[in-house]
Amino acid sequence: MLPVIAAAACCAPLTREPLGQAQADDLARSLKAIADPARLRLISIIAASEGQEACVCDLTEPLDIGQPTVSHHLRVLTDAGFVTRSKRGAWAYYQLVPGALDSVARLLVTA
Amino acid sequence: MLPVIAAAACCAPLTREPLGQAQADDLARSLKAIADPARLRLISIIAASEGQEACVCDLTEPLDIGQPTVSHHLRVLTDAGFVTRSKRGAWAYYQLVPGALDSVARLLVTA
DNA sequence: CGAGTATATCGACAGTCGTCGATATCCACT
DNA sequence: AGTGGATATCGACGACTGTCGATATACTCG
Repeated sequence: MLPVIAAAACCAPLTREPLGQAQADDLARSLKAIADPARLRLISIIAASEGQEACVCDLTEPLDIGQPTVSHHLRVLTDAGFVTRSKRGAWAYYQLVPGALDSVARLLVTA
Repeated sequence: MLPVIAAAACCAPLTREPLGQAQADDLARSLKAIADPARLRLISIIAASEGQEACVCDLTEPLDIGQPTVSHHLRVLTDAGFVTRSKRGAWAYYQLVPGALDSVARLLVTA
């Protein structure tokens, strides 16, 4: 999937001029990726962590959902380009992609 | 449904501190409302119109989807608090709620 | 190597969503 | 009143999504 930053870098705020079909599709895909309570909480926990990076082992418990589900949500966020995964030993760490959320926010703001 | 502005006015950017379940639910609901290509295009057309207001009759044709579907999307946007409806004569006009998109964008931005 | 732990993938299931055709409602005009 | 146009609602259908349990994979430590 096209990462957020590439998808968002292209165009002016959507309140400026009518969006084309392709641009609308791209932005919708990015928004869908974060339009879920569990994923928003994952993002916020990761963002508030040291170096904006968190171990999966610290993400499973506070959300009160199963481990496979957490893994699924992290995959959606990764595919959309909001976080990146890096495995160190037995543990997996997810880190926020700098500017990813901002590039989406920039498109929404009323110019 | 709780309108965007009320839902978003409450809290700090989600990259600052972990989101609670209720706040995550609210923000996710607002994001879901705009996480659709057709609705994004509707918003962008309305926003680019005179007075940030557009007649439904001008919204049906450019999107290449049926009239009931357009009506449905406008309802979702209205329920979520992004636009308001006003009927004048036989025509219905939808106007952007000032600051609605911005209040969502503010929550996403990396502080 | 073998046991244990961490994470991802798979398959299934219920619930939600986008779309449509048909129909209802409301308004303007004759 | 009656006709025609504009918009909303209804009911249905297929597609997608979030969740789970079971299982696979990969790594660590004895």
